[in-house]
Amino acid sequence: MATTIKDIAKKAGVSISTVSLVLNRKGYVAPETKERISSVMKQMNYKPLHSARKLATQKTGNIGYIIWEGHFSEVEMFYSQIFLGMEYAARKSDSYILLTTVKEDFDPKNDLPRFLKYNDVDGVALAGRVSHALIEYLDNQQLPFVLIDYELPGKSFNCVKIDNYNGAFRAVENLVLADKKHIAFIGGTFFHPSIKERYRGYREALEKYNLANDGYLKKYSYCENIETSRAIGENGATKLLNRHPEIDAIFCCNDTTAMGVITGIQKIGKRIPQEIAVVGFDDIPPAEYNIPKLSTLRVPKLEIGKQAFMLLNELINNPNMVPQTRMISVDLVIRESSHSESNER
Amino acid sequence: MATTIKDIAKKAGVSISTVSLVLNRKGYVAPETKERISSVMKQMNYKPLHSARKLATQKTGNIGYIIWEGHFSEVEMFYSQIFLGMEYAARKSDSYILLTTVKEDFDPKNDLPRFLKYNDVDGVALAGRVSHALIEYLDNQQLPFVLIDYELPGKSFNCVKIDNYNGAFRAVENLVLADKKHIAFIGGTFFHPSIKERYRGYREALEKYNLANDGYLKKYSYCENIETSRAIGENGATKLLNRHPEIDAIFCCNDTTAMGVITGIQKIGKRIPQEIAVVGFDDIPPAEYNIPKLSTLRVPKLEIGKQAFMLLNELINNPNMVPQTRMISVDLVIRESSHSESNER
DNA sequence: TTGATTTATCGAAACGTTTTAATATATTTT
DNA sequence: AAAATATATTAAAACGTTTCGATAAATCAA
Repeated sequence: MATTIKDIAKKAGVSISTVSLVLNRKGYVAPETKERISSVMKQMNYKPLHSARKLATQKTGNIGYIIWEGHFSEVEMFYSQIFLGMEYAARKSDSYILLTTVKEDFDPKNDLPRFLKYNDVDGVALAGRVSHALIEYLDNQQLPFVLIDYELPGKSFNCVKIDNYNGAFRAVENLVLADKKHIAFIGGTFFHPSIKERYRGYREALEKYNLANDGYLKKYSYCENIETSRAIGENGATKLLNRHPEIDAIFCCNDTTAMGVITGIQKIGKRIPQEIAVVGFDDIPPAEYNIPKLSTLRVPKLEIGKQAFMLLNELINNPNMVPQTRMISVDLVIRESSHSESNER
Repeated sequence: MATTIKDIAKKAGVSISTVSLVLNRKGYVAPETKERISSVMKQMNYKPLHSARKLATQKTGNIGYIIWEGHFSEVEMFYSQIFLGMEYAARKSDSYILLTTVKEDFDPKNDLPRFLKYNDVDGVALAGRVSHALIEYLDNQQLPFVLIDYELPGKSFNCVKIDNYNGAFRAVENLVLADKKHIAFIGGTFFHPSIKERYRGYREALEKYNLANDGYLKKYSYCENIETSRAIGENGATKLLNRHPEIDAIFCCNDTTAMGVITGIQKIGKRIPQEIAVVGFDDIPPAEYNIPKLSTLRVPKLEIGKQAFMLLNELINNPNMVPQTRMISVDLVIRESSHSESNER
């Protein structure tokens, strides 16, 4: 059997309570006894038993990470990286992240993740687009939660957001400054607020340079109202370029779409970036290995995970906290798919 | 406060012990009382508190999933998919998978995952190539563990293996039957036993058709003694094809390498698959989106995760079990990168 | 009928912590 | 010097389960 708090108490010649006090850095305990107890603990390699501690404190020490099934099992390493960022942060506070996926048509009655059913988490992080029914459920249960890269219009929840607007704005401005005249947008469902914001950045950058006149936006935007994918990119590029051969740049709602766009352009036979520049968003790992290498906006995924963890922890310790939004900024990284010669930023 | 076993006992007019018995399907309890207790539990929406249960049973209900940092944070969705398979399986038995990464130069003294340090898991799964120091540590601690897609020569541990040999054999045989005469192998470090086995499958398939005479293997094999990557593939293809332009097929140790190989071939300007066929191994998601689509061996990752979970569970319940190896077979899936016209299998 | 076995239920101890309230001593304030 | 406060330690209760052994009733075997 492993050594318990009793063993420590006996060996150090004090009561259990005193040991517990030094363990939790609480109350008064004389420096010398504290020292003695600490050394005994180290010597006997004592580790408090979590389940006992949890039973006594009524906390679980776990936090849940919920992600839509499609996000985790598909090509994207995006949300997995955010998870990893949370895991790194969790190490420091000795808590665990329990990851689970939910289906798109989530029903709280039947599909409740087991850590919610059994109250095995102190709080949850919801990554990306996730069922509103689930958010509502958590809100009703008064369980602390944060949204990552998602939000609900009209509602103010705790969330960690990507600075989609400014990122998009900067990317498109950069294309304009590189003398591109007909800049298209290809994307997926606006149901995801991030994509909406990226589109807004696109539009307002064009407006700043008085490019977005009359039918410009309508002509050069292609969005399918479904989850983003390579297919959308390829379709979009094909249709848009056939209809409007003057297009000389495409800003995509994310890297996955952008890689599809590149495929589409290659099939048509135009050169990237000389004839058409392509810029994505997210900087998922494949972006760097794509041919040509994809210019994109680097989203610091590990940092997002860390911020989400910290915010959630604050919330757990202070449930009545006024809802916060943490905005994470992004970097434009220019690779081969835009700006052949100059490497300006 | 949530309802406890006490509340149930009181409402059902029985003792705590009896409730516990029906909860755990143990001992004798009259059908009618069992029925009554069950209905009260349902009615009051009773969920046993895990921490209390764990304290009493001295089990954690958790299992750890350890993976080398590079495997998780890189492009590959391979080991994350296996993780997902374990998570699916874990749902049924209400246990949790705690994922953590370890560094390559793992030192048990300093880098011990916290769930090992605090005994928060009943067992662990080690995915892919992982520090031998860690395996040794677990073995010494007598903590149940399984190796996934890895093994130690000479030692017999519980493991879930991919049928690398037969997969490779079949793939290469298929190339031979498609009339390819000069079939190369490109791979990474043989330190990973899977790669070694894949090479063996390659070699023996050639031997079966009497192709692997004199210097054939030496001439047409390219392996760098480092972790596999696109770079290895590209380098290998470039060097091999410059030296031996007669090469008409390349079998790669995995998809990542294969995608690099394709890049290399494209830069040289040969056509795939007409002039050179390429086959990978693993069927990671990008394989399907690659251009051309990559022929490969489909490894059922979710199934591997499930098998690992089940094996580990058996081991936990019966620690003295004789070490088992579960072999998971693979399917050859032909896409565009080999066999242009016929779709034979 | 008696004794043995099976069926059914329960009381109480155990699991390893935290925390509250009590006690005792030392120090400061009046 | 008494009262108030700060410092130091502890006993005991509490957290919600499981499980062991006891007890009692019902069934079976002789």
